[in-house]
Amino acid sequence: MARKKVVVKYIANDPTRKMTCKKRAMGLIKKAGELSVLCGVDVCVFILPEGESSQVQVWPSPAEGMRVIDRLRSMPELDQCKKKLDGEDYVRERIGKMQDQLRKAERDNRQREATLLLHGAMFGNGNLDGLPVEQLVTIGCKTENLIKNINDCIAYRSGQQQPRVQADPLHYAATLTNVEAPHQQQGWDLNAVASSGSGSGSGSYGSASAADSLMQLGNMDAGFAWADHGIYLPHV
Amino acid sequence: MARKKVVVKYIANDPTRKMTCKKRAMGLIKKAGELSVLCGVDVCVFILPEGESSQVQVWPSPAEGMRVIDRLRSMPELDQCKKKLDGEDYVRERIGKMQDQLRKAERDNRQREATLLLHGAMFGNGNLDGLPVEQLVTIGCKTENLIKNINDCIAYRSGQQQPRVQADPLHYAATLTNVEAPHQQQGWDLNAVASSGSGSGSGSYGSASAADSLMQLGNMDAGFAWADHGIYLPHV
DNA sequence: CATTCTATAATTAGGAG
DNA sequence: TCTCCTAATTATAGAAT
Repeated sequence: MARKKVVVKYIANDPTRKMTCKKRAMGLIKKAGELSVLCGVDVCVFILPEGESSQVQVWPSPAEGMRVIDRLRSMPELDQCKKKLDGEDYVRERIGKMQDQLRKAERDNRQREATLLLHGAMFGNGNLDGLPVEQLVTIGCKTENLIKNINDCIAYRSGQQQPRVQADPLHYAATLTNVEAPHQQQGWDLNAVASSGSGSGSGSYGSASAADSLMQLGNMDAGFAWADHGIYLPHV
Repeated sequence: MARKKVVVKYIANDPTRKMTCKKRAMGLIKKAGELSVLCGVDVCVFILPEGESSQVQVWPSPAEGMRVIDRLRSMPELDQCKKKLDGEDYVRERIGKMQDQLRKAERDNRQREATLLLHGAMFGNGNLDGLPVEQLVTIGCKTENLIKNINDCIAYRSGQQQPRVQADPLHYAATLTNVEAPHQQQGWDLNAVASSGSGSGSGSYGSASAADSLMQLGNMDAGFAWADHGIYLPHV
């Protein structure tokens, strides 16, 4: 866990493995001690190395280890609860969490991809040839939403000189600046939308590079506080 | 281990302790799994909470745990090696290391303290009243060394116009500057010695503040490369 | 090999929801 | 109480010694 991301896989190289084993065994035992003291629980760790002969480690001591085993054996619920108390439980939980994270990551990726595509279609060379149908659909969906929101915004701004809602002056100011900004050179300044949305204020968004704007689009959260009367760009 | 340095002591607060126990038990089990995979060793962890009834955790599984125990019991060297293989071993090792560190820290502190005292005596109000005898002795010792080295330096520079040794022109230049420097206002410019010694070149040491010079004295290593014909200020 | 050092990864305490 | 988040601490891989 240092200098390089850990990959949990048997270490083929012999001296490296031995070194790692020593370091990590010590770390594990230290952690076990901390857990037992901090939480007042009985903890016991057995480490039996590969060869039959090498250094076996038992913490806090073989005797204490046996005591723990006996206590465990004498517990009536052992057999009933085997499955629940098992490491299986932990493994299952961990798998579930990782699946959740995977789903979340996939969703995020889809969002970013779609935003990227949309941005490319609007600012880049706009080459949509050869894209899979789903992505075209996604772009179309995003674009429709965007147009709808732009229309809403225009309609609102044509009909009123003063804001309907005063609740959040800052956001309103951002909206004003956004629409009236003279810096816009080409198409819609998505960048301004993104930076207002993320609450980073009214920085020099007018002169931001395409790369900046992409980055900010990527970090954008769904649902701005000012979606009501601002430009709203939904994620999917 | 976050937001606050850990103090390994039973956590009295109930919800906190439970939370910590859960988190750390999970961490411990994860580490155990990593160790067993990375190094191909049998690892087994038992966690028996305080109350007789609460959730017992055995990793990788109670069955596997029993297998490990049996393997351990069947090992002939168990009884012979009990003491060696024990956690005691680990504890002893750890105590030894901490004692080493303590000794090292104490030595460092003594050095810093002595240097500080010397500096205070030379630049500060020079009030040595009420100091313990050992510290006076230390100062005296340091001062004698300093005087000796200064005398050597003067003797050498009186006898020669050109350096005897050309091996290290940079260091020699530092020495020259050091002795001839017109910036010195009061006493000996220890600061110049320290910065030359640490190899940081011939910066504006003449106008350095007392605080700077103290810092540099504190960081100074024993034994300069140019101790031969320069000013040498040993640590103790 | 065994230690020590150090940059970086991993763990986790405390707070928020 | 549980989960998620973040800042800060701790563990450790790799290199140097």
